[in-house]
Amino acid sequence: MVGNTRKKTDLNPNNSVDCVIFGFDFEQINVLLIDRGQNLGNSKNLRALPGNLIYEDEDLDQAAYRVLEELTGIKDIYLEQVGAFGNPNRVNKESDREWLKSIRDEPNARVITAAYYSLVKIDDFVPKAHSFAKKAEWIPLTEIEELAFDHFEILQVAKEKLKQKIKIQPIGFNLLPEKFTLSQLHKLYECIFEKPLDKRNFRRKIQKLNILTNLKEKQRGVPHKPSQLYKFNEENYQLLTQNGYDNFGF
Amino acid sequence: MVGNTRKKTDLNPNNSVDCVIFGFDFEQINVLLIDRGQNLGNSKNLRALPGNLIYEDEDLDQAAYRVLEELTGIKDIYLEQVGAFGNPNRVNKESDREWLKSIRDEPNARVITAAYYSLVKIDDFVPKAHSFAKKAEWIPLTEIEELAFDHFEILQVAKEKLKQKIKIQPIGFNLLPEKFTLSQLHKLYECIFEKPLDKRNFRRKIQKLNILTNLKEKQRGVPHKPSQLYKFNEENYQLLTQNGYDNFGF
DNA sequence: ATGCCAAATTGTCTTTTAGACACTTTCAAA
DNA sequence: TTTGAAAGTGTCTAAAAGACAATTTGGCAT
Repeated sequence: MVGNTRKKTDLNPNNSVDCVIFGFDFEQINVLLIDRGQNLGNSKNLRALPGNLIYEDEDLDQAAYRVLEELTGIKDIYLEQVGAFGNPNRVNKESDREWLKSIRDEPNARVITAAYYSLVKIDDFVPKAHSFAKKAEWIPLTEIEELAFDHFEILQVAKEKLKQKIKIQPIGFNLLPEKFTLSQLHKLYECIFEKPLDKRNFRRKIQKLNILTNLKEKQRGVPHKPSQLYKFNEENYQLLTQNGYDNFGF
Repeated sequence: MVGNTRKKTDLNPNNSVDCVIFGFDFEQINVLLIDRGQNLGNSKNLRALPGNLIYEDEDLDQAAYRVLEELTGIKDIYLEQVGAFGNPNRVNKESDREWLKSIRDEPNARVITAAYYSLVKIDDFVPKAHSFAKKAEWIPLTEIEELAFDHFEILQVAKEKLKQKIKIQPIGFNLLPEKFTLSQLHKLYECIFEKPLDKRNFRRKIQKLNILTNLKEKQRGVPHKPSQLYKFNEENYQLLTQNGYDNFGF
């Protein structure tokens, strides 16, 4: 059964996926959030993570890829599970219930969600709101203080998983364009670890890993000394990890 | 609503928890598995992880604690989520289906499971089979080659999570008795990392952390030089981690 | 009492890694 | 041509990791 032939009644009313989509704009980490456009009563209009119910016959991972693509158009990206979130009250905030009633066949069902996080190149993607999302926007991580459902909690756990993961696997390249500068990479690591890293020590360590290819190309049009451009060297990375190396942390 | 007042019809037929319970016998890591006692047809009698459906109004974490206690009697232990497993075919092996029919009201329901792992002191606990488990036994990790459902896959992921986690947090003490020797701790780390660790370097590192208290007591009755006994020093560990220290790996 | 076995215990040297630290270079724009 | 702004670069020190072997101490057999 493929996407187009599925009907709303093929949805599993009790299980969903939610996606924490991180993007990097060379200044800070952003998260893609949807705005549900509520103007109801006195409840706050909280933003939410993109997510939706899964189909009855659908694998969780596949559901995450599908929902992500349906809500944002993004596909073929790095996706990793955060975990399952199943507090029986996680969908019981009054402001969330009103909204659920407007979009779900069984708005009162208990929903257990599997959360995923993904890392995308922010320039590859201009968020467009689809289906029940009234808006889809990149919001700086530092400005997010409250979200719908238990999405704020999910976000915190996702951040933590990202921090851990990037110490083991250089997944950060997923947040950067094909060609990037060492300064951009440096800034990215500082944002993820939420602490400053010495420029020279950072460069020394990352270059020693030998997983960057210097493209011998210079940045153009910047009002200062132009930077060398690099790309991620997938082959050298494979060689490195084949031997069990996993110290990419800072 | 508490456990005793719940009825079988309060179960959520689509969501379960499964527990990977690791135990250490000073020689190797063992996993607690149940035997479903099948003698049906020509299908194999595969062992399974202890697990069961959750209640409709029950938190996932609480469900894991409950199921673990119901099936094994173990409580108040370290428990950590592995993740959600939701392949739509995960309960479709023929040998599993027969068994499900005998214990579930809705044996054909798709079941998404949240897996947890836990670490227990093997001596504190003699497995007893409860409810649908015909046997409950400690099986050496190295001897496990196939399990019911997708439990083998869950086990692999749990092992990996354990390896990662113990690099960040000294959770290994949960697998040892109150009083233990450095050799026992050494052997435990070797089992978890599945590689030999130099004895002197291991001792140097673990002692430097200052999270062990030497009990000034000697092992008795061993036919060789008796070892000092140590216990885990919770307070010093707290002091250490308060300052962000997280390098417990080897 | 003596000797033996088995595991516990201990330290040094070398190599690698982490961390602190400041000046020069290069381009664009004024 | 001057200036501003970020790029790029090296050394020294301290800490950690890794390799490596002899001695000690109890129980047990003789």
